[in-house]
Amino acid sequence: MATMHDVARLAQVSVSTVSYVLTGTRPISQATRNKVLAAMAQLDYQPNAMARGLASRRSRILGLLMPMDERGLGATETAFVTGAAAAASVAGYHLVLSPVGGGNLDDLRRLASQRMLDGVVLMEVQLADERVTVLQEAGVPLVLIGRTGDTSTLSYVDIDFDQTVREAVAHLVGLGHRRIVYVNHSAATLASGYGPALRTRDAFTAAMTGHGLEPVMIAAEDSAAGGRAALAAAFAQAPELTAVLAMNETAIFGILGELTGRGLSVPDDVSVVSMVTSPQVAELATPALTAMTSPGSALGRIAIEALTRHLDGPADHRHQQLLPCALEVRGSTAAPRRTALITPGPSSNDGG
Amino acid sequence: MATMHDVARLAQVSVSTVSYVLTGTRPISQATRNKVLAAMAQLDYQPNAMARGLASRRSRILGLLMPMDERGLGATETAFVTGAAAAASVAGYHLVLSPVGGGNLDDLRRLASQRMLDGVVLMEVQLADERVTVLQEAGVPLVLIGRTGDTSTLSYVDIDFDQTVREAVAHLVGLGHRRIVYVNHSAATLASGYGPALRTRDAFTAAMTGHGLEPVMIAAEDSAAGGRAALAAAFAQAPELTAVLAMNETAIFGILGELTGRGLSVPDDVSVVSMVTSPQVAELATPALTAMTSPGSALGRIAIEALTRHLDGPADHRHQQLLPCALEVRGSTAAPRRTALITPGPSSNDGG
DNA sequence: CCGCTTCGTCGAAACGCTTCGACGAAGTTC
DNA sequence: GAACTTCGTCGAAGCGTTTCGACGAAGCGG
Repeated sequence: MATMHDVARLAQVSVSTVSYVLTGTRPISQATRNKVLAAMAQLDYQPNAMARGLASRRSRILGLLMPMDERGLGATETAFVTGAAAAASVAGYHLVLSPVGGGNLDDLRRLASQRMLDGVVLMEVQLADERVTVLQEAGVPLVLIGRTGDTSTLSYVDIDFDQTVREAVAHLVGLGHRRIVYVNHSAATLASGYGPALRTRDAFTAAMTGHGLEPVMIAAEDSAAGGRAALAAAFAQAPELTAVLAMNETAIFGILGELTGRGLSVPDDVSVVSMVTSPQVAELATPALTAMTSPGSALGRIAIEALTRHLDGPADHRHQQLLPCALEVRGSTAAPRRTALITPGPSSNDGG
Repeated sequence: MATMHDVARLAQVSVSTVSYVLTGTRPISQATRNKVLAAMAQLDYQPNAMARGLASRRSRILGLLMPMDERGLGATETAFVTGAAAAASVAGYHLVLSPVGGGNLDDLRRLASQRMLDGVVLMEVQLADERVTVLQEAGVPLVLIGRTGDTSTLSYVDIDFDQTVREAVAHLVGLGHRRIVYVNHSAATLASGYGPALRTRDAFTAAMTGHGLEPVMIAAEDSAAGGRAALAAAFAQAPELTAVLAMNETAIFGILGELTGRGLSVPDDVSVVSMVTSPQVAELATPALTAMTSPGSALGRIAIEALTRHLDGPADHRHQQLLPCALEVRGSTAAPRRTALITPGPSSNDGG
């Protein structure tokens, strides 16, 4: 393995000159540059990452910290990762995926203190997330995918849940639906302070109320069985429901199965909208799901771009951005079969 | 950030003594060790990863090289990753996920030559995979998940496709099925030399022939639409089919949808078995899929363990292991409704 | 044409660790 | 008890870069 010394000797220049050619830190004449470049090519020289990292105090490695619990990554999270990896590569960084969950803060502290990571993107952020504190204390530059409760000092990229829910509800209401049930993540997830679950809950309440409709929300475990149970609960609470809105890529298949099992057809009897869903997953269902398509890879890409800009440029502070999900109408939504039969919700604010 | 010098000064020992306490390379008396440990704790000392890497010429970073094309990771690949990450963490290594596809061999060569990776696990291996050559030339220790054509010099962990297919076919034949169609990956994937697709094709042919049955294989694109098309093609080639075997987590949902669309019920009219599938995905379908459950995270774990053993221990050569998929019977398989009506295949070797 | 920048290059000192050789002190062997 | 080991520790030499200060050689204003 050739080193800088070898290159310098072959090109008949000093080691530092080779370094300047490589990094562009100081001007080098074209003639010298060419000699050095030729020597590098001839020796098939690659700079040693560790030495470079030690001397420059920058590893050019970025961390993507993700929970990776039991079930692994859904299509949406996967899209974050691929987007982030691509953007990191473009910016000349490597991307380390670290399965640092919420539990092992000590592992995280160790990782952060080892100076191996120039910066970090944090996924699946809770409203109160200790990992943020740990990383800030360790002085590691940080961008969130998601948001904590107080975002005043942080950079983040997140989905615009408010607008996403509003659009989804508007789509259904526009088709004539009045009894719409929202299937959220599990009660435990809500209780743990998981932002998306809480924000969509509030947004749904606001959107429905805005249309003069009663918001009904059901919490569902992230599984097909959870979806089935949730649908049963939904019918118990709102027997005349004609539409289901869900943000639970896994549960939604249980919902569809249970619907079929009850002899109800989608979308004729019940319309279904899946929020924050990838097209690939939406197409898996029969009929294909009308969905609010998550900005997936864009989120990862933007997070990395914000991070690298902060690291490379000097003072680029606080990138805060919300990305909407795009409504993609497929086969799972239609006008309700029997609009006339629907009893209006308790708040009938028609005619003022 | 405290350095080793700080620790040494505080503990009143030399720097090398601190290093020996840390690495255990040489014996250190209990008394000295305690002094050093106390100093470390007091200063909240963490060794600098770059300096350590430079001096020891080992980064303690492992690479997991995966294609990460358009569609991202399925549940099965995700399981590889989580298994690998966990095992790496246990062995005291970090795991870098690199989206180095088949195309950019130069990127791979650069990555390998930077001496940033102590070793590498290669996923989605083709029968003839240039990445293997590149890594071997760069002298990077290597373990495959999957197999190349010639495995004589390589370490690998792979699924035992032969046994998996044999078991799946046996399950269906045991239920009384005679006309079984195998839905494989796409023709392009087969042509590219993707091991699993080729091996299952051959194993299916062997298994069916062994039962005196005619093997019918259809290639399907990895999408719901591909599954639909494949089922149509299957019925065209074998109108009396009573069972579908598939190794295509995405297409299988299209197959189920198309079956329903044709008014055929699963499993009464057609049984469906999904091979190399995670339980989570199998449960998403209605009815839940009888599947050959992929050893998922075990594959990733074993690959990393083999790699770290090779790196840490001196001469532990060539770990080669095949893991079977386990049959898990769910709701998508049953005895065929009308066994009697089935025309026997061309080779009716009953009664010999 | 004298003093001043700017340009292009060099040598050497870090960066924070591992590892090698050395060396007293203590323990073993015959 | 002389000759060896082994144990525990130290000092110093790297590991392969980056980066800082220095220094001739040009270029330039007055």
